[in-house]
Amino acid sequence: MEDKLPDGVSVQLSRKERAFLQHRGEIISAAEGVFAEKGYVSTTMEEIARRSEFAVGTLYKFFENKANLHTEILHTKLDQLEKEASAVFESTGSPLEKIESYFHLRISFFWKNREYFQLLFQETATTVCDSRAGFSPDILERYETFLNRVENIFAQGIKAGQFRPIGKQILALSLEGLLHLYLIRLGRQENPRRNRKEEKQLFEVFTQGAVS
Amino acid sequence: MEDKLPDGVSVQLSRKERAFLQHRGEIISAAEGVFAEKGYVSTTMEEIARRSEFAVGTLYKFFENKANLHTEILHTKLDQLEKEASAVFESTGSPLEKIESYFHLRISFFWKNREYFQLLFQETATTVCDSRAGFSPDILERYETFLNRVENIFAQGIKAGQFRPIGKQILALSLEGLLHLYLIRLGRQENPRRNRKEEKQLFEVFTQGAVS
DNA sequence: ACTGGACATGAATATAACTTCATAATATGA
DNA sequence: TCATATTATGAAGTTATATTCATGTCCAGT
Repeated sequence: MEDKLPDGVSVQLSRKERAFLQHRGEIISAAEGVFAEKGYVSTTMEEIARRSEFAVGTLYKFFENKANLHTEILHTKLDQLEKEASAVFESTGSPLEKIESYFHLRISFFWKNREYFQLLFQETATTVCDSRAGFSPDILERYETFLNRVENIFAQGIKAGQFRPIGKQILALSLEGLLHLYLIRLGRQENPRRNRKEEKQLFEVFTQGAVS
Repeated sequence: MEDKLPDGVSVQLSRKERAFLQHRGEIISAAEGVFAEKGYVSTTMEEIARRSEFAVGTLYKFFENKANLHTEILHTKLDQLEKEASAVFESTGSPLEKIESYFHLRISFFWKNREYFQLLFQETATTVCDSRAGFSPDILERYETFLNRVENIFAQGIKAGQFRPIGKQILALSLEGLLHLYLIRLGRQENPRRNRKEEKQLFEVFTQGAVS
């Protein structure tokens, strides 16, 4: 039933395997929603079970435990973001152009994941809320690695004379700070609407500064 | 024993009253330390009791419950910050000068409260981690009010032609974003050292922009 | 010294929710 | 059709900790 390529990578999954992944995906979807609404601590496995229409015990057939399930979701989101960002970073174009594209990409990513974005922010913006659970040092690490790639674009830009010749960390941090707080604000609003003019102004402050 | 002014404000406290405030203060100090180290959820009343050298039950003579105690600490910190910031906002000086002073004030405030700063950030940077506890919509509100005062400085600066004539919210948000992430980074470092050059560069990016 | 009241104590209680596991339901293929 | 294997179930076990309260301690005023 299983079709494998010579190197062992399966291309054709059995019906059972597909069903397994399907179920797993449904649990993840349900969990995303609950986590986003209630935050990690207030989310109960029972609610995830209810919303995914599985029994509590079944969740543990797919995931070790609650923390694991949560981390899994974060990794999935980071996968998506990294994939999209890579396309930008590896495109042709000046460093400044890349940074601008990246800026808009991050905002687009927010709009695509509006309901769940707090999952990411809770992890990356502050240290974890529940250190007992001890989750996601690995997530933080991935996030750091991701930001290093942004720093490298800035480094290229500095070398090319496009960016102010100060530490690439400072530049990357500034951009990230701007983005971060902007998105957090959007996420808090009741009915946020995408506002391109606002985005453009924000990027202008970053590139040209606040002083006229 | 109690000396009161005509308007009812006591100026001379009884020994008992002083002892009460002393004890309360000791509990708050201990709690600050534990919350800062472990985060809200992982902090237990027992540990606060141990560190403050009171019994668990005694804590409840001073504070309704855990969430209350936590919020109390946040309010105290915000009081301090507001007081310091008011001095800057109400000083003579151009809006740009005020903003620069405010920028450094925020960083100084971080260094004075290094151990506890996450308490503030966990609340203001993301939505609360534990929505079941339902704590601190009031803290968020105070924070918003505080930021409005910064916005007003920017508004004055725009009118005076010192700042780029775009929304004051955008300007305030940019500055706050920069500060936020910078301080979060510092807080994560093992042995952070104050670096004035870095601070200056960061403010330069804000005022002059990243592009050369 | 005596006594009443205020304050402190910490073992016991109550609750909440993660995780397990014996059982049931379902699918498989001989 | 039936035996077997796989998967799903959810009630019960376990743990953790916020909160309470009956009891003890200390001090002020008589």
